[in-house]
Amino acid sequence: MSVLTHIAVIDDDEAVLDSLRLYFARQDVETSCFASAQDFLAATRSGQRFDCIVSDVRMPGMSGLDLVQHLKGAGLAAPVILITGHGDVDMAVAAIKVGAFDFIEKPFDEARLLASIQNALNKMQQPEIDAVELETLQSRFNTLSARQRQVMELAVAGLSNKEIGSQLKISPKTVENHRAWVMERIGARNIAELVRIAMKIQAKP
Amino acid sequence: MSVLTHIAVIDDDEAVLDSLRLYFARQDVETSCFASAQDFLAATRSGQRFDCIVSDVRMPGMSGLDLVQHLKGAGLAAPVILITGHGDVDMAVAAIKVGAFDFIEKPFDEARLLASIQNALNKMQQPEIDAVELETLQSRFNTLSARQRQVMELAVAGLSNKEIGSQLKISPKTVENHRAWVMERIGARNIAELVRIAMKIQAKP
DNA sequence: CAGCACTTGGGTATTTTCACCTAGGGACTA
DNA sequence: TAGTCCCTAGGTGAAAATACCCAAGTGCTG
Repeated sequence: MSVLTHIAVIDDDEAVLDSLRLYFARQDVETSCFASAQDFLAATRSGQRFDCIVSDVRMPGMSGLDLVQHLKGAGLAAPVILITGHGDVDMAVAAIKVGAFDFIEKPFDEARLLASIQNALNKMQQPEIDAVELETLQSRFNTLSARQRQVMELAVAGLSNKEIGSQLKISPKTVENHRAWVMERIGARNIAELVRIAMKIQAKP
Repeated sequence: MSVLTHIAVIDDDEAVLDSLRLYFARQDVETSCFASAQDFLAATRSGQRFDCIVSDVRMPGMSGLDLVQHLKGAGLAAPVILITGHGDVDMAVAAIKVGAFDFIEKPFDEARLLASIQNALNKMQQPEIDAVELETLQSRFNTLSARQRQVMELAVAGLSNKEIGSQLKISPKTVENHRAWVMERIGARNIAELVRIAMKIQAKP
């Protein structure tokens, strides 16, 4: 891990915050501390991004569980590691189900937490590349006109130009032209690529 | 719930098994009991299917956690609800991560278990249709010969018959023949369908 | 109004795919 | 040994896609 890694730590207990801040500093990890989930969210709203989020579960206001749900809802993919003082199995189950990356009981070994973070960062590295690629594809798709999208949809469904033409009540020749435009704009070199791209795009939202 | 619902209960403790058997019988739920994960797997191998699996975590031989991993690996989608005697948070986290549907601590309310089962069945109803379809596709794919799979892979990647031929060092004509076999066996009517099927198959494992 | 993008349609030629068919050689099995 | 399955490859003819070209009408915008 390096100073390039930026972690958010959220806990209403000042002592825990200080302790983790010190520990992470020694590990060469950049850390931002927040006393509440709301404070943290305010920071993200002003554009700050974190590679990983470490949060207490039980806090006044928004709980760690609420935070995970909120982040997932907002589409923020940063992994969240929850820490709890009580050995609460039901809470752990609920946390993992809503998408928390890990759930660690207090008192915990700091190395255990670091290992979990490391693990989270490794797992998240791959999908991040996909996410960037998907945004590119999405933006390309958005440049298509309505007609071009219709043609693309039907082409991806496996219809021939003739079939598409009769469905849209235009000549197969026109379909051919639209199709060529679609392929060029999307950046697909053949139908197989177009289908894969279409599936990726429609899978996310 | 009705007698149409068929649940597997796995526990090495005969008393627990009897208790749950009785309880489920009163709830009009068909139940099959197994003293070990191995016994259960033997039953599935001979074709038995269950709507939901309730299993103890700590058992001699294969643990409940191992069972979940094994089932996921085998592509069996039936929800697994794990029960444990010890309030083990780490175990719960691991279980949910590998795909267990729920993780319940003993001693537990039997109604709580039933609610979880109900929940699992509801959640699984929709994907089950997809799962069945996917199993069909998977089995069809398995009937393909090695050569046919190679051709299918390359075709799905968007290569033309000529390109595939030069890659596999066979004539384009032979590729054409293989391709026709693949399409027929998989049940795809055009390349777009084939690509979607291929993506579905390789997405799961 | 002139320019631009989009839609529509056609032409022409080449390439590719699809749907049939035949056919030999190799490996495995009842 | 005969049957079956697979891989190989060729032929024919129809259908479709691809790659270029062209042009006319529409609608929006600087």
